[in-house]
Amino acid sequence: MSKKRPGFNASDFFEKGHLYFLPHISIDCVIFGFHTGELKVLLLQWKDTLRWCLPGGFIYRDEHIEDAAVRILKSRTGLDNIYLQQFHTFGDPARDNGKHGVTKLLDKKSKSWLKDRFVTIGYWAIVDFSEVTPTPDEFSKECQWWDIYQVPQLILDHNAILEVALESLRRNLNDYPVGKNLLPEKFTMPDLQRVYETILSKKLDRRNFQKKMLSLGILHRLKERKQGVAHKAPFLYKFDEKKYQRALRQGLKFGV
Amino acid sequence: MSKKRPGFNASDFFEKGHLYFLPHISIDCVIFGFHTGELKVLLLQWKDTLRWCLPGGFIYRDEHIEDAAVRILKSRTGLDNIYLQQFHTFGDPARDNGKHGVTKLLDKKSKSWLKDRFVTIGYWAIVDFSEVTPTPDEFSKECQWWDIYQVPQLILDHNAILEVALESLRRNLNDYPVGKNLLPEKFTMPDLQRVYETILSKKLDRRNFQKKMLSLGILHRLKERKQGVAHKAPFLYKFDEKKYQRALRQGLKFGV
DNA sequence: ACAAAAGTGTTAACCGTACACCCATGA
DNA sequence: TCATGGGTGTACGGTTAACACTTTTGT
Repeated sequence: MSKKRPGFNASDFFEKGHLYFLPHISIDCVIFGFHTGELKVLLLQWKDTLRWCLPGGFIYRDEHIEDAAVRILKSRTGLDNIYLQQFHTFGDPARDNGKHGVTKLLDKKSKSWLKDRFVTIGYWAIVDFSEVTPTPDEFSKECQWWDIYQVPQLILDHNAILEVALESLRRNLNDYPVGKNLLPEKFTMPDLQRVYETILSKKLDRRNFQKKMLSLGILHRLKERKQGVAHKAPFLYKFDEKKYQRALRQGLKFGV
Repeated sequence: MSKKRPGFNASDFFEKGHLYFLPHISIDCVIFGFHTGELKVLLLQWKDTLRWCLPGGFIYRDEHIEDAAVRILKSRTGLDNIYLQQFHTFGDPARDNGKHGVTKLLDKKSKSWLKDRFVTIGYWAIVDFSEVTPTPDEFSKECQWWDIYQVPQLILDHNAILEVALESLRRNLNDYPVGKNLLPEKFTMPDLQRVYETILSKKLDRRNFQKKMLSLGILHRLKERKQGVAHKAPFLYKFDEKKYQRALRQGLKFGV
């Protein structure tokens, strides 16, 4: 699948990028993580305009779009092998990096493949926050987690893309047990509940949630309990890899 | 929204199309209809190779992709204002019209924008069979309805695209009452049930189905019954436009 | 009269929701 | 010991699924 790709310097990229990449098509990734009880999204900040945006990239001319999405994800997070989902393709002709003050780097260029209208394919991913190393690209100053409910104004239609991704993630909760990717290996039932509550942005009943989750038969309760907590210590759980995979194949209903 | 677009002859299209359309991006439409108890899909047959494919097209450089999909749909069916849904974007680098014997028309050309790899955005639509006028395009010999469960081998990955569209349509049944678009104005409850059974490809209980549909409160039973049928004549129904629209906004559950 | 298809009603099983009770722990 | 959070069980109500009965019509 993945393949050695040439490196670029900035000038090459602006002037010759179209020789390597498909023109007019981009990929934008909405990378979800979970930390301190909040749903987070990974954003990049442009060096020159200081404006924030979704991490994205382009597709090599001989590259599968899924592979491109994986590559982009890996380059921003260091992670491989994560849950990745295409959710929508955005094609307003006003999606144009040459305008809207995305970056001043393009102003100087009289002509660049980047100064045109782009159709972008949206992917979202859910990752384990603790394993991510946020990594800026060449044009960005920062790569940082933002609370999903506090993201600033982003470039172009990136706020709208984020909204659609979140809706898609919520719908997906019914078919896919999301905890596995967002939490560390060992976690407690309240941890898992927090994930669902944050994504759905509503309170769930503690007792019913536990029943539901356990009834899916994809969790394995460990002997140990969580250490150093106030009040009664909750059990630790792991996902039972075998049952988890089997459940996915059979299309269990994970909804809450 | 829609806009006057230039006409093309075949030669212009092959040699200068890229001046008007976005290169490397196409749209493919899976157009569903319903007739004689069968779910149908509209297919085109190439003049030269006689191979069948999904109706598709390209995106003008200043055109919204949704508008392009509507335009393509209208040109093959004559219909405007129909239920259209983007469901997936396909990006295997092997999607290449220049190979795979799609058409011999490209063989002669040493170079054409069409002889390259294409990323295609998939849309499906559900339409009233009786109102459609299947219309071939310039390169196709036939435009014809096919039983969904009997489609021939199609070009490129079009069979796979069709499969994904069908899955998406099935999932969508829960959120969208599909009968309105697939049936004529007046229809019977058994007609409606046939639609659901065909799409889901499974038998439903006649009595429970009726109860469920009526409980949604979006149907209006007419005084008249169906004419000239063997056995007991079923009632005719219409969709109650006002209640139907309200239900859509409120996100009723239409599942069966 | 009978078979086939349609309209109506009843019942049991299932599932989501609400909530009561008990246990463990730190302040 | 008390407040807080966690684990377990029960009871209610709505929805779904299964199935019985009656009505209509052509042969």
